[in-house]
Amino acid sequence: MPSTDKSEEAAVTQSERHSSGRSRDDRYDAQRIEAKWFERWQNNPQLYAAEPHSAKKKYYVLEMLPYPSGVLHMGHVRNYSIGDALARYMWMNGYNVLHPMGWDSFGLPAENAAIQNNTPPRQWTLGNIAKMKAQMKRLGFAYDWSREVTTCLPEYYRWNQWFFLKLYEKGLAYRKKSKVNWCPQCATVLANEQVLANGCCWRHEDTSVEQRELEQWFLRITRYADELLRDLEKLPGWPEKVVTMQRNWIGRSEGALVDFKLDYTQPHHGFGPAGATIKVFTTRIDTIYGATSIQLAPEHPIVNDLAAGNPELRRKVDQLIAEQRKAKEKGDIGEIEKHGVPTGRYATNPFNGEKIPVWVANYIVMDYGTGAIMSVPAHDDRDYEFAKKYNLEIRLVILPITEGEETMAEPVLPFTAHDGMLINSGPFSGLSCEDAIEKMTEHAEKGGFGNATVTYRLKDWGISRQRYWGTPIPMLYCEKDGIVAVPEKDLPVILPENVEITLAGGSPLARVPEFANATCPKCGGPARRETDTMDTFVDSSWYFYRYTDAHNDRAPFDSKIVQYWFPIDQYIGGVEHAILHLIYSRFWTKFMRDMGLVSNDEPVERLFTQGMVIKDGAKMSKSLGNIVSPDEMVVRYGADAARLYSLFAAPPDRDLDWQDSGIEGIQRFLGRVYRFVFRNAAAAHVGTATPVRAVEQSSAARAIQRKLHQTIKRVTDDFQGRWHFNTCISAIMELVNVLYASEDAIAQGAVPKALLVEVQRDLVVLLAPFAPYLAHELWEMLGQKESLLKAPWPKFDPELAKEEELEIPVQINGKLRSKIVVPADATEELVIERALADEKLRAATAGKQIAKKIYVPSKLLNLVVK
RNA sequence: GCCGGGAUGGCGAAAUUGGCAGACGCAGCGGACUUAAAAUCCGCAGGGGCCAAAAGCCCUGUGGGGGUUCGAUUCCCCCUCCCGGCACCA
Repeated sequence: MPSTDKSEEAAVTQSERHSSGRSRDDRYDAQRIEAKWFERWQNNPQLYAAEPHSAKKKYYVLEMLPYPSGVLHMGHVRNYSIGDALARYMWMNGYNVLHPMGWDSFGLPAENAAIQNNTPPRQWTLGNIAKMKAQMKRLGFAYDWSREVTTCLPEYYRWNQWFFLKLYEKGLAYRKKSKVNWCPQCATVLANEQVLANGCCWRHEDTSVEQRELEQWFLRITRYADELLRDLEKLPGWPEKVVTMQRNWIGRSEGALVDFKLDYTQPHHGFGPAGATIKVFTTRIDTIYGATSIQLAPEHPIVNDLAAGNPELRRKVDQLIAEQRKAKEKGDIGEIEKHGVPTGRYATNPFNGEKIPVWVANYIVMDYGTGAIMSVPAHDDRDYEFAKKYNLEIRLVILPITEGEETMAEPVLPFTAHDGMLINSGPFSGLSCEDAIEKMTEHAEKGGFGNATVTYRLKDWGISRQRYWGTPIPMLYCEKDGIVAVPEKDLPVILPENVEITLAGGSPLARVPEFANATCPKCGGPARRETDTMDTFVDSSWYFYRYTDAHNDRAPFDSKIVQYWFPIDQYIGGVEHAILHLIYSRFWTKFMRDMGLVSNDEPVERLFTQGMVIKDGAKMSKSLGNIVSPDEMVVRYGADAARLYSLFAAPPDRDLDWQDSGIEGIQRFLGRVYRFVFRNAAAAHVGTATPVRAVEQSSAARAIQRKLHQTIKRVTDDFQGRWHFNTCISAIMELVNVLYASEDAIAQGAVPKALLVEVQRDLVVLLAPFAPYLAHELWEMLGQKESLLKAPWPKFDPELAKEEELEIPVQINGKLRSKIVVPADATEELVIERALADEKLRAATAGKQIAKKIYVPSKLLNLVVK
């Protein structure tokens, strides 16, 4: 928030600079105007309230809610300026607009702040919210604050707990052991973001982070994997990029599971599970006759068994595990050099009974498929590379289909294409790959050693966090009854305050006996409370439903109200949320639909992802010292200028390179608008209220009228479609330039008052979505009594936008040679006639033959000469 | 490696359907106003050449190379670089 004293200081210095005799009011003083309207808007909390029941069409525009770090940055300003412009545009078009804001207010930074400043997380968070809310209000964003949602308050998070119980009832929440990052020095779990590139702890740079197994709660998002994938097709209003990212994230792949039996021979190699089954996942069962080894992930359970009695193998496998972990931490698991170890054991290919060696390899990962593959060097890049290195057999079983040739050429290995024909594959030889996949899967199913399956990259969502500042998971552990859910009537499980937050020893809540010790609701005996809290992505998965019915204390929301407002018509936010937040939200919606709470399949109709705000070619950051503070911009140039510039400097979907001199130009433009209306507003008070529909006579009046309607069209079209607000604002600038060029004519009375009134009023309305403070000031200056917020958007009239004369460029052989001026309704014949009469063109075509005349109506004439 | 997005003056950018490349703004230059400066208003402005200068004219120009077309920033093929996402995905 710009502290009041700061703003006043700036206002004073500005007044002093300009106090040179001019009348005070013809100077655009953003601070004075914005202070005045800020005051009025504060005193009217109902101003931006959505109507609960309305005959109007609804429009739900939403910007992603911020984490309350304590200060808005330019990325926020850009995000909210886009949303606010749209909300205001929709209001002026007569819609019942829902435009809410809230706070994603659980999360780790509050705990860090608690440790650093000895401030309780709640106090720190609520203080930050107050600061940021004040900043938003100062920027003039039109939010319905009566619906504000703060996720860290019990009236919100109790519904997280309620949903969790419902998920648990439906078997969609479950507990299982899972790996977490553990720092032995801190004695706590670390988020992935807290593990450094070298695999060490962010606080102890010489301490390697370990992987530990912990019992964690998971949500079964994978049950919806297919629908989440399929319904991406129902989202034409989403950026292609985001849809693709989600598709890849879900990562569906069809294939088959095939069982290879581990054999009994060579028992001296350990006490491994002779006769055990190795399940492999393959998308190319058609290549199975070419399998010459089995490759297991180093962390595969069978490998553990095989290595149990074999210290040498154990040592080598551990090394493979270390290599994988290192590569994973560096983020380039694909770059790791392939290594492997033979186990000395064999497994049987169920298709041909062949015994093939079983290896452990570092290029197989445990968390995809089954963690085991059949290696087919002839038809897979990675298997080929591995086989070459370790001299394993490479057996060709697919030949490329070459049309019209008798003999088939041996392909260059590895041959991985699908359009081939099987050879050396027993009864399946001669089939195409496609047919073979079907027949061989069938064969495996009949034989009981395999089946068709679908694998996803998407994993179930682990929501347990060993942290304090989050929603308590409403579960109990009773010695007698085991895992017991907290009964609904006992919700919310309140997050206790005055908890000592340190980095030592796992979940802070576990050290609060009043919290951790509870009574079992089943047997009345002692029970231990779950002391982990929920991932904050749970909070943001459904918050936008809560806005529609924010004060409901009997349910998360009323389904009827949600049905009126959903789906969200337009959601706007950073592309960094393209995967997690947006996929979790979609999952949550589908779960709520299956519960019968909502009737929409998808939460968001249209999604818009804005670009980043950068400076000097780099993302703004403290370490680079290139941060631009919104507060400072507001004090120096005003909220309108800051907002308008954030829309003007680049199309909203692209990155925006912030330039201080650019915002100065915007401030100058706002000044030009202000001064024009200041000088010409008087006319408005005696002007007519009816729009000018007749074509004006004087050329100055015509020019103004024409430009006005062209501008209305450009701005309106952009709101309807591609949202290039930068060009909308350019268009308004051009209109203002025309008005300035007409000032002599206006002074001479060549522009009728009615038009002068209309052009000013429309100009102010066109500007209102982008620069609301100035627009309101000028609206009042024009003597308008009704609210600008819901003033009708001007109508474009093509008749009035029409040019009378056109300048037609004339090309000869595609090169511009001259321009001719013709009446706007000129026929092709007339244009050609004029062109042939043009001196330059006559000179250029002299002595040559015109072979072809290409006329693009109103656009261009091209003469092809020889 | 795969999938997206991008590359246009000194800078941010525009050209919405294959039709005048550079709208609008910044920075720059010139002029008006002023004792002066600021502010404001008006004008010039891709690069190069012919020219003393101006007007005018010519050539050239949208990352590079090729193609389609009367005509390409826009469509097709190949390549380079930058940004984002995913990644031994079996």
